[in-house]
Amino acid sequence: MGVKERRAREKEQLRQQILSAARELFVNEGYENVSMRKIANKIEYSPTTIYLYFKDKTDLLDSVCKETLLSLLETLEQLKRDTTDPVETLRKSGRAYIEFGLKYPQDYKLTFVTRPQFQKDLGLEEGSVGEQVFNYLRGMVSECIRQQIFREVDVETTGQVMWSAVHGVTLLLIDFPDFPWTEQNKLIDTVIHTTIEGLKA
Amino acid sequence: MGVKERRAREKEQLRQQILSAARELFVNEGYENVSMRKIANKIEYSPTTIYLYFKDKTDLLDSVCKETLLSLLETLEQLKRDTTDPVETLRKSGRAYIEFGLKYPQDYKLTFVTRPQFQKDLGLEEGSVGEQVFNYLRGMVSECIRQQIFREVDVETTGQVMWSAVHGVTLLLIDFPDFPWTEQNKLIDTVIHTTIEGLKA
DNA sequence: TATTTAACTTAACACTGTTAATTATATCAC
DNA sequence: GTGATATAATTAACAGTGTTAAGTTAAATA
Repeated sequence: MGVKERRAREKEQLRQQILSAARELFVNEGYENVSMRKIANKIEYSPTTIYLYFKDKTDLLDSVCKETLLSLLETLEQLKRDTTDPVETLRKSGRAYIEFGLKYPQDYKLTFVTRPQFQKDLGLEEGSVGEQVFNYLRGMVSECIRQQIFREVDVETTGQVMWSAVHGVTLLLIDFPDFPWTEQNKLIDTVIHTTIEGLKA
Repeated sequence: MGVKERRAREKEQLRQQILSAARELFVNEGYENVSMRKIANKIEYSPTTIYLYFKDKTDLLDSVCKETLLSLLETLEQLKRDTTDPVETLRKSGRAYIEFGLKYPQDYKLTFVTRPQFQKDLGLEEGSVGEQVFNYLRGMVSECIRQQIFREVDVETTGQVMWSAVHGVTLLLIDFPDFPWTEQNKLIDTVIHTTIEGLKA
């Protein structure tokens, strides 16, 4: 009876094994420099086995990114539970978002820059985890507007402005590590502070 | 006598031919999806000829990006000549920067996202055109601070905050074209306005 | 134990960036 | 004009790529 369940479990296990091997390689060597054969070698299976679990290389990328976003979402939602003041929550969320990007730069780029390139039609499609992350942001911004802390620009625009700022600084710090940036924490704080102040005025 | 000059001219001509073929293909099909053979086909030379003019594929990418940045710089400097009020200049420059990115999305990504990935050590190295673009931004910001329009955060940080905002919104609009953005012009204006207001306060 | 089914592998295709060796071509000296 | 020389461009090859179709092995069922 339970044999089918065991087989399903084993299958899921190998799927996870492939996924984490792929993540590690993508992150360390860059998506483009990782071949299916390399992943296969790492898990000690033949390259074609991967195709029994993932449609192709971009499907593998998609799955890795989905995991990344879930992890980001978890971080953010934990944070929301721990803070009450909406502006403070927004500030901390911005920080957490940027720090997430800097902690896992390759994952971040994979998810927010590389992935849309390889999946041109849809980036934040309905029901996706990416959409959930943005919904989270919208919720916070909406609370700031409701409490009349932010001036009355519509929720959508306000959220998108916030996202632009944190996305921008995250990518710049990742992509140009040798640029003579201001002290990193100061830059991050100023970006967040400036944007929030600008939304109040 | 003039034969050497003519030969040099012819060489330069073919170099340019390769460059613009590469640009067109990179932009239309994406750097990764363009092979040296494809470029060679387009200009009706053998693939290896390209290697007589460019060290390798990333060198070709570098050269394409340099051209792009030069063109952006030109746009911006023209703009500075036409405007006097520093805040107005900054606002217009932000707009011009974003519009440049949206007009040539692939060029923009190639230059500000792809290129640093393939040239990890240096992105905005000294004397590069990229540095010149940031110097331009610094100049404008510095003027705003001098005239005491902006609060006294240091020039570097202020400039970097500005850059983060425009870079962020540009990339989001490019990478997630199907996301339900606010009307594009409104979003762009709000990003710029919010950042400038935030820097004043 | 024989048969069916699922998991996995081997072999192959058409492609990639790049190098070394080779050929064609245009310039120069005579 | 002819032969030597330098330069430009090409051919052939290497080791690698993502992916597919066909073949093999191993496990579960009857």
